[in-house]
Amino acid sequence: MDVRTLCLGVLSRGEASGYEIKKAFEEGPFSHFYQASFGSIYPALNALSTEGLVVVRAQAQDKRPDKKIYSIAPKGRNVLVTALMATPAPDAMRSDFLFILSFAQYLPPDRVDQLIGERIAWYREMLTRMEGCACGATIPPGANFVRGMGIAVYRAAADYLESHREELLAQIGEADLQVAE
Amino acid sequence: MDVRTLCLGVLSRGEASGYEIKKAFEEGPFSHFYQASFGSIYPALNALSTEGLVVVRAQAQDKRPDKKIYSIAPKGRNVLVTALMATPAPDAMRSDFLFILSFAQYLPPDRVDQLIGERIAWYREMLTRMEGCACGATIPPGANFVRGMGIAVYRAAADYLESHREELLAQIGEADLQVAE
DNA sequence: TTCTATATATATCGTTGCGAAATATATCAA
DNA sequence: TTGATATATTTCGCAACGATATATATAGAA
Repeated sequence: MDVRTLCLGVLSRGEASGYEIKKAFEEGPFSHFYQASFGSIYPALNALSTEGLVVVRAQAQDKRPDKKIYSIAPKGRNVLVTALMATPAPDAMRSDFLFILSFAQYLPPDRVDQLIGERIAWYREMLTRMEGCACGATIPPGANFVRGMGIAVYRAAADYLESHREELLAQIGEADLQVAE
Repeated sequence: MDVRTLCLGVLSRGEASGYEIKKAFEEGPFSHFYQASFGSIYPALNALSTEGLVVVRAQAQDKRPDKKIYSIAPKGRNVLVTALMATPAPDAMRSDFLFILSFAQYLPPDRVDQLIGERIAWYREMLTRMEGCACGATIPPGANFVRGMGIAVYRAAADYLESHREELLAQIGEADLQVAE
């Protein structure tokens, strides 16, 4: 799924500036399963605009760069739906956290404990934000489904970390003792 | 976490060729939270070799390109541990599946049902593979912890899809009726 | 039997996308 | 008043992906 399609998806929910599209991937409804950078969003919007898949409207602003507000064009909607019908690429996860933890035996137990603690706090914060949406009726059914899945997965992750934290710490503590012997 | 560090991590578990490192990210113990391509692994191994962080041993093979077997050098172990101590970058997930599903209202219900069905089957297959490892004692505690977390998360995802599939289908079916009116 | 797919094994290369900096200003807190 | 944070876009070097090329063996399908 390239950034062009991602932008069309965001714009299909309503007009937005490049900056606002970035926020949709940083904090908004897509944040837990996709991300995109300025360096890819702005060129993508330019290309989409050239191809007539979106239309731009420049909004002058006091002492700030003009805000360019993009809306999806009918042609853009067709292109989006075609892209949505294609076979999805396999999911890709990148977690420094899990990579680091898989080498826990090389790290000081305190550090491992700290990493897990911070991660649990992060998940709990995300869960509060995602649950406190209270917009059951207003968002489309698919978006609501996906949000629910995010919540279920984050909750499982946080629960796992909480219930296996001590076990891991005990195991690497033991190894430490063996080294000391 | 760059590919060089990723390679050092794999090699810290034992010597391997570039091809085998790729497999560790494709099917092996890192597959559910990291991936790397040939186009990044081979140049990374060359760089690591030049810097003396890994050592190469060429193994001649019958009618095949020489297999280059890499092992981590003591200097490489230090670099790895230093990298592991750095603050982890935030997790990044990329899921075409969830992106597509969040626009379920634009898709034929049959297609949505098919996508969910295939995804459940994929999760169940992964779970079978990950659970059927039966190597409780032989793998390091961190790796075992991370594997357990993967299982917990995949199980939660599969369960959510199974228990909310009908609900979503009913919701987009309703919308279809409204359009037909 | 022949064709196709898959597995082993590495190298290269065009293109995509990231991440950080540059630019400009307003607001809020320390 | 200094620094941080937010709005808003552009640009650019670099990292990494994904596909292709090369070479061969085996296993299964047609």
